[in-house]
Amino acid sequence: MRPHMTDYSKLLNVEQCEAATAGDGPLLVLAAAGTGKTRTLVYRVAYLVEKGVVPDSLLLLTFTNRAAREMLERARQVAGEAVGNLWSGTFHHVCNRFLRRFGDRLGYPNDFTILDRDDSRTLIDLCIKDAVINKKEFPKKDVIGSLISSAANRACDIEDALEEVLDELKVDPLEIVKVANLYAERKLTMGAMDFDDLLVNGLRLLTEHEPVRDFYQNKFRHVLVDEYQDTNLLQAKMVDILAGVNRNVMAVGDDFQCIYSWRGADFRNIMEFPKRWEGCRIVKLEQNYRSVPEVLELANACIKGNPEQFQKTLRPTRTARNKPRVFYVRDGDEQATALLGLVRRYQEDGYKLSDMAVLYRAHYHSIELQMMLGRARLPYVITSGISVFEQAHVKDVVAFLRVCENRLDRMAFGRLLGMLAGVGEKTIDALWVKLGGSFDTRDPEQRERLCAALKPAARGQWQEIDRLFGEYHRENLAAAGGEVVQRFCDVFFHTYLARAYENGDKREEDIRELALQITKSGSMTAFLQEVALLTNVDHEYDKMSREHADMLHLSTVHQAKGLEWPVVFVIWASEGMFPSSRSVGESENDAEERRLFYVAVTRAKDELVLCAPEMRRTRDGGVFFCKPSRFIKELPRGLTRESYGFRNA
DNA sequence: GTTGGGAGAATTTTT
DNA sequence: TTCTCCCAAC
Repeated sequence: MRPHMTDYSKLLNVEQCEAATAGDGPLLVLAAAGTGKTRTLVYRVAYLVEKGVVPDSLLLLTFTNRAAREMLERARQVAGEAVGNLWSGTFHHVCNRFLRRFGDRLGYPNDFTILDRDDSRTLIDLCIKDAVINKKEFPKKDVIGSLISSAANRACDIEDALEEVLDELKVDPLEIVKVANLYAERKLTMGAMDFDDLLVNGLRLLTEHEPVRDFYQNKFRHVLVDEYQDTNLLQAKMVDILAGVNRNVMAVGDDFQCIYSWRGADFRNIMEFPKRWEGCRIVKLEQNYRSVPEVLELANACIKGNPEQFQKTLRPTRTARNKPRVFYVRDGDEQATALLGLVRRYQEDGYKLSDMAVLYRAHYHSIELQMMLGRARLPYVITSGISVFEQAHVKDVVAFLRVCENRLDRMAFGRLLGMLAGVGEKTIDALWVKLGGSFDTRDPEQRERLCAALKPAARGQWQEIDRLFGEYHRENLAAAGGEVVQRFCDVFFHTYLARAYENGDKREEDIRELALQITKSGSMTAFLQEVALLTNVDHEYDKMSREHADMLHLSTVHQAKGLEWPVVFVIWASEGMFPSSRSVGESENDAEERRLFYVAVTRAKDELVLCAPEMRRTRDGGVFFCKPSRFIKELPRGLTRESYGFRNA
């Protein structure tokens, strides 16, 4: 008996309510941009919990940490603390959880390490050095890395992934296969997985091990997937299996917003979802609450260029206002000037800086703007390409912690020893072999041996670190949060930072942040097990600064997905920039760029400004001319207000 | 074997 | 402008 059931029909519109309160069975929610997708999902969770579904038997899959966190926070507000137990996170996170528990079935230790992009690149480089004879002619580690990755995400062999690019590369495919195999082998002996392995092995666990599959299939009464259009083959399969018994699967997405196909995402997954799930209900959310009609008209028009997608039309709920603006400007500098002028004007209209965002295709498109904003002393935040945890100095400290905890972690071992004077690749290799392929900081004998094997110059520094290993285990510093990080700085890292980097003290501040994060994680193992997956923790800082300070937001379109601002500027809407020149030519890519543009424009609530510079300078003083973006040219006349040069504005 | 200098190249998107 | 790679000197 429940005293008051929430009246969802008062909180949601008809379609949203239908989705949120649907009965059991497969359900596909096609939610166009700004139609309250998150809201619907959150209330779906609340509804299920209210109906008595145990939160622990709910699985909510997302693509970014930010989405997972936001969803959980909002669900908590609506349905109370009880939802805290619900399984929510990115596919990678959830696989991580599966594998921590059952990874031994696949021959992995439960404390396997996760290699982030940088780790895996380094390891691939080592493999190339060891397996390839003429390295000069061989593709670079990044190329090999993305080849291996795309094979994994498309669930095919390296050979198949190779076929498309082989004539360009002009290498013996067997050589590449050799490197790939060596890479896989090394990872296994190290007990390590890269990002793709998390997905691949997570899925293997479910397909190859019946008891594990049964366990999770029965555990999860409901599986909910956000941004379903961005699933790749592995992820779609995983969802199919996990929901295979209870058949309570809810996929929410918008094929117009599939922007990760370079990572293996295939919007056909969402198109074919109803075919794969017999009796699937489909709910379309088309009422847009975010944007003014003029923006929606532009959005609807621009996506028309893409065939073979679900037909959806954004229907406005807001009243008419201003048409989006297009500025044709000379170059990046004039664009920056124009933008600054417009920002000031919008401020006079009553918008705060934090109400505005500048979006662009690629990070480097924002350089001129950043310089200009700096000169004008206009405060801005930028969601940068690399996260706190990917920065070299942070990885250095984490390497120390990883060595403390995991005797098999060869990558961390190498990184830590590499900080010592006079120790490089070969020395590290030799030491690792000498130690027998593992280094246990609990073992005094092994520690002694390592000390003795070091050159005198390095030994002095190492002894300080070595002493800390002793303290670490004796005083159980693993349970003391960030304390050990502080000590590491004191005895070694402070000096190292000053020597190795120009801005040592700034970096040391980051380290203090890191210490806080460890404390917050609860335990050292918990922290280390997910550190590679923690990417958007700057989000917290981000949120804080957005609430307390008034700053203009700069972001790539990809990172802006799911967000909204009253005023949005899209810069470099010129051919070769947006769409990116790298993707011009193939229609698949063209379609993806168009979807990306659609995502960009649908972030705007009130005002949308598109900027198209007509020339681009290269560093060496050269000039490229570029036409306005096809995405602007394709628009029917009359949807925008056009200005040539900023002065005419 | 390591390190640092210098030349050269090259610039997407992310878990 | 910055990162990366190669080579020559310690």
